[in-house]
Amino acid sequence: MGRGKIEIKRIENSSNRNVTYSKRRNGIIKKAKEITVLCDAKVSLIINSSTGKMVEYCSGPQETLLEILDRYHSQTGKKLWDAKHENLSNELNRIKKENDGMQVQFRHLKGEDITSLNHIELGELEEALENGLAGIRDKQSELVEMLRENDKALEEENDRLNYELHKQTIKTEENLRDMEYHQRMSQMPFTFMLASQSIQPNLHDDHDRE
Amino acid sequence: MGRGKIEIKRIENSSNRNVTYSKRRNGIIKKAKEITVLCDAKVSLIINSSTGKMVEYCSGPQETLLEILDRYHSQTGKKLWDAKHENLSNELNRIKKENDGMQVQFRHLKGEDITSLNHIELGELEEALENGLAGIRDKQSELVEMLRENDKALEEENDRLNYELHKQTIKTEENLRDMEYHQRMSQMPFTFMLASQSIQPNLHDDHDRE
DNA sequence: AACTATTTATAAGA
DNA sequence: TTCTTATAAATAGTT
Repeated sequence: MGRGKIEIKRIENSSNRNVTYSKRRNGIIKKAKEITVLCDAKVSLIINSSTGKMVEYCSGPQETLLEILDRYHSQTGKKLWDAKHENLSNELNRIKKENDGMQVQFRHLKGEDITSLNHIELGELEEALENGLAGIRDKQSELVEMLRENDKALEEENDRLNYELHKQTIKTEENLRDMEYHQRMSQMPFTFMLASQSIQPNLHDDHDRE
Repeated sequence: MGRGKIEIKRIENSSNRNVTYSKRRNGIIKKAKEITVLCDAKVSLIINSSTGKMVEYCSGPQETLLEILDRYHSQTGKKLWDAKHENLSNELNRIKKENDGMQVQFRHLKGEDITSLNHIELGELEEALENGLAGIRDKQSELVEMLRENDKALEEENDRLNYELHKQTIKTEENLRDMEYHQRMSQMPFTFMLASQSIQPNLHDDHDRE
């Protein structure tokens, strides 16, 4: 459709090729839009030029491409999202199951939903709980023991401190007494000081002499 | 491009719409193929009709679609299936965390790894375990009660059966005795039979007479 | 599904 | 690239 008929084969002249690419690319996109509107179709169209530039047309808003690819996936069975995806998916399912199982066990340990259990299972459950409880109680007695020891240590420390305090108090009182004494001394008249100074030595001297 | 010009808007007549869809769909695919050959382009084209049927054109072999989508992803930054990938990944992490949390709680309930717990947490755990144990034991006593009742019923039934059996045995013995008696009778000579018939009544008669 | 009058797309040229 | 235009191709309406 143009000035001359062309064969459908690679256009070797790169300039011509690019021109034709642009024109035809626009043409296809136009037609994609038209079929979208005219016929209620969903279209996803992605075109990469040989130089790597990309254009895209997608009927509807952005999610539509995902939607279309989803449908592509489900209808063709071809996996676009590769092994990695599938692995993730499988892993997720596995873990979800594990989770559910644990939740059931969990409820059992809490004593819920145990109607369905038989006698043996109940016994096992009881044992598990008793073990757990024993562990907890061991741990608690351990804690209590620790607290008690701590208590004891604190008490001893307390006693020691009280004793020290007492000693300090006594010393302080003595010091106070001494200070008062010296203060009183310093306020005495000189002669009285001399006299009082001679009194006590005399007591000893008396003994030695007598 | 046809007998008459048409407006680009939804074709209301569904039969016409389908015809036009088919024609234009083929046209677009043809053009997609042409641009692929003429211009070395990579094209991914997916079309869904309003009725949900899907057709696909992809230049090159199957991987090409992936390749094109890869390029789409890297060029637009829009995540297509990577969005899904990320969602899955997030979901997986969330569930893994939930799982780990449960496993820890689980071990705690079993009395393992409780070194890190403080006094309050230990108390809560103990309570939970006690509740669980209480539930289990309720359930077990219920079971025991049921068994006991069953036992009692069986015992009663047993007694009844024994009694019945006893009665049956006695009856059978009586029957046997009767049978033997009659048999013996039938084998006796007639005169002895008469004689023996007169013996016993005589014993009573004797008393009466004496 | 074929036909065909027209419209549309586009190849080549500018 | 864009515009022009002759012509090829696509297709709307008809059979």
